[in-house]
Amino acid sequence: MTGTPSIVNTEELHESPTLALRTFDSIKSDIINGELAQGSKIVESDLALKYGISRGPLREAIHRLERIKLIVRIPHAGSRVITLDTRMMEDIYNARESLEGMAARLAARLMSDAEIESLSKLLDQHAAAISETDGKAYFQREGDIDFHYRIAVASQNQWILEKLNGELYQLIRMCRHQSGQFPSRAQTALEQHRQIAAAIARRDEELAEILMRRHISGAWEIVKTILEDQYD
Amino acid sequence: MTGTPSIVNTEELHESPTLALRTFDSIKSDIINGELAQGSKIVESDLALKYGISRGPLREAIHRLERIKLIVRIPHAGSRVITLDTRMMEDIYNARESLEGMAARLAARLMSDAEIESLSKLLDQHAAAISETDGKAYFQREGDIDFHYRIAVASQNQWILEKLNGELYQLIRMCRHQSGQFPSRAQTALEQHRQIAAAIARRDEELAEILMRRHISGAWEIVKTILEDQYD
DNA sequence: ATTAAATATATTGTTGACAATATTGATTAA
DNA sequence: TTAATCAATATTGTCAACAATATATTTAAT
Repeated sequence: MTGTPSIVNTEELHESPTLALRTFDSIKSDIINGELAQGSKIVESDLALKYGISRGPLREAIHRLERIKLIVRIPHAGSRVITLDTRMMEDIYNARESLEGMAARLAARLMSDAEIESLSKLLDQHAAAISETDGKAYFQREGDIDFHYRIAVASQNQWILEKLNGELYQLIRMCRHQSGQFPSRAQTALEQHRQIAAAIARRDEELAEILMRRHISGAWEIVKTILEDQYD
Repeated sequence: MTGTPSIVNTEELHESPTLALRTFDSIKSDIINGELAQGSKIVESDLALKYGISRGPLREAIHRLERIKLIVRIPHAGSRVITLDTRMMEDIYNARESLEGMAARLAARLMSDAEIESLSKLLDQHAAAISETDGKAYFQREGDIDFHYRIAVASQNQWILEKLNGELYQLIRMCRHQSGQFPSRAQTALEQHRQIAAAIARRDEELAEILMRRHISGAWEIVKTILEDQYD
């Protein structure tokens, strides 16, 4: 249980110092959890009332949500909650594949021995969690994100980390939530994670990148069929 | 001259319908051109006065600039123009390498024959421009960006296109401007562009990606030495 | 003289009112 | 009945004043 803590909702840990940021977090959760339905219209005065603030900071919150693609905005015409579709998710997964591939490469180059050790321990925990709570897909999924987040941090590339953690993972969480949990795949994923970690430990940049990309494009294949069944 | 037009300053072409967006464009230019110095403090009331608007829309403009990393912002403490350093540019180029590599792969898969033809014509123009205006580094550089922009568009990946065009290219332009033009390298770059275009025409996704990544990491090696001479 | 506390100033965060634009519904002409 | 025009309404954009927070300055104590 030591080492880097889980980063589920890192953003909400220390109360934001500003109304706009707190409201941003609230609305973000509400969108990801589906309490604000996909495609629904956002009316500033209504939301301001609902969250008990004035339109100023609410506007800032909306802009931030637009930034991470949870809301679509058109000047003078208002904003709507995003509508996830297969095409957009494909974009997300392709971007993720290339970015995380690079992150894995950089991690293999830059990760300290202590970090590598800690990463290995994390995977042991996951293995334990899988055999115990066989079926608790939620924890497995957040465990999965933990692994990927560690790689992103270890890459020491701020830009990539920010895009993955601030944007892409949010959209994937939302998609997962609204598609009623993807099938577990926990065992397969864990094995792949172990291989990636091993490549990093060997400082094999090339292999780490390839395995990470294969891991993600494999995940996409699964998600894709689910989405196609759902929407088409 | 037909086909996709040059996209230098696309954003400014049709006057934005809102004060905030117009001001965003103005400040963006001023930062990229160095009229607002790196690291300088941004005081909202001062800038509002300077650009002749109130603090409301100015604030929105600042948030947008924060979004594309031209401004750094700390709650309650204000904002400053970003300070480019070698480390940040390395992050940018690494992200760019992976994203554009993926874009080239997707382009090889999705580009229409007409687009491929048009891309080839673009490179002919560049060849002509190089032999004529041998030394006019500015046009060569914008030509370079044109090429990369076309690949990004052809990838049909909105997320990648947006990040490249809206964020990474801006920072690279700024870096280039403030480093007093990088050495031309025009001939080498053109040859590499031709190889990439050829791979795309052959629908060789693998090769297109590899060549694009090599092209960009090569560019970074050059930029890196320049920056290190400059800052260290 | 140096540090700490307290005060004053500057700057950002928030609010409610007003202006500009878009959307909706009603009215009229074909 | 349908299409087009106009008025009415709703919604976003902009502004200026006020509140909360941080920064700078002064004062007091050691």
